[in-house]
Amino acid sequence: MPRAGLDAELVVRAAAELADAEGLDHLTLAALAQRLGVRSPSLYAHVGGLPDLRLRLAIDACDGLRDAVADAALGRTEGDALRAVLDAYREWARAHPGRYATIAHGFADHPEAIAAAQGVVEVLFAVMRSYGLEGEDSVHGVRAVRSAVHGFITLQERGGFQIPVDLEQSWERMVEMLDRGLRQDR
Amino acid sequence: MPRAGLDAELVVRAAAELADAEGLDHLTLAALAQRLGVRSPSLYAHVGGLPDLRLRLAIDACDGLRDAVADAALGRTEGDALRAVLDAYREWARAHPGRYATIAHGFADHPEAIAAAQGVVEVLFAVMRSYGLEGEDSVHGVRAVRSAVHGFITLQERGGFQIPVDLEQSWERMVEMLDRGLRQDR
DNA sequence: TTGCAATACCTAAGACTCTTAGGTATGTTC
DNA sequence: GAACATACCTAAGAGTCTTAGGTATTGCAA
Repeated sequence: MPRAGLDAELVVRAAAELADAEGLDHLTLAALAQRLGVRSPSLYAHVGGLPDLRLRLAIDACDGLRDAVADAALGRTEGDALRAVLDAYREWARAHPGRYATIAHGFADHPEAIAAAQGVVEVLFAVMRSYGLEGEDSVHGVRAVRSAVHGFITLQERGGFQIPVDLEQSWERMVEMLDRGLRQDR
Repeated sequence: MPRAGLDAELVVRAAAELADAEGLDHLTLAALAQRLGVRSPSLYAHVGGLPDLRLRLAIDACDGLRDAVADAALGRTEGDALRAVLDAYREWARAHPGRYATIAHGFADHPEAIAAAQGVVEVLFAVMRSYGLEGEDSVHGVRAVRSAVHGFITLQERGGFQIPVDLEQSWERMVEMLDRGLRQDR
């Protein structure tokens, strides 16, 4: 029988695709192994088990999200930067629901995961600086922005917005509200 | 052997306490049965299984949260109402993390769960009316408020705010930002 | 009080998880 | 070509939820 030729990176990538396609709940070692053409115990040669796999997935997801928002922030300032970054954030989460769910799950005790999440936050701090916000003001600003965006995304994703009013308009108005709020805070 | 004397309400209440104490992840029929002094198959006489239990828990949680925020809204308007309602929202979630997680999990397909969640939303609409917001404006306002609050709560709960800057101040400033935003929207 | 009906609870068993232990065979390196 | 590293395997155990079917308790009715 030929080998599948797996390594940790390949396993994590397949897990990411499976989670995005089927939902994080359906990411099981059994399903992942079947997708990769091996038996589930074989995966333990590459990852430390399901918790370790989800941790790696979360780190990978943070890196992907950071790349997306950092790219959007390039060459922009203030409201322009905020809009571009938040749109990119939301679009990335929409395109990668399983990965995004691993971020939202949280690994507040794991240094590497904290560092990966910090990568996203640093882009937001750059946006705050372009507003002229520094020190604690910028921390409050980042927290408000993250809360609003993360809340909107998760509420939308789980079907929390039921009233038939255009969601895109709600999103735009929320981003505008954040923009005005940040201007007034400085 | 004497009977435990369970019924559906008692089972759901015990499940809520278990979820709040140990986390929603640790709410298993096995653990719940042990807590109640019965074997896990016995629970099927009272609830339809684990998914049904979580659904009932979510509905129960929405009702509890709605009571808390409705109470806070009584006799208040505008910023006064907003602050009281959002503080009560956050406090309820902090006191009942397991129950709150069941809400956040989402049951967008189940009519009864949607109706229960709507109860909370209606309190927010009352607050919007006190700001003078009607129609689509009020929908956008409710969505922005829910997003910010839900995002803040979940980010805090999972340890997403790592920078050593006072969280309470961040919360207050976010609520103030929402207040200013709603004033300017009308 | 006695008998019957409802049902609360049980054990047994199956299908599904993750995970560990230990064996086999493939690929690589000397 | 031989030895070694390791990718993958099977087997097995401890969990999970869930269904099927049996027992015994409870409450109601005669």
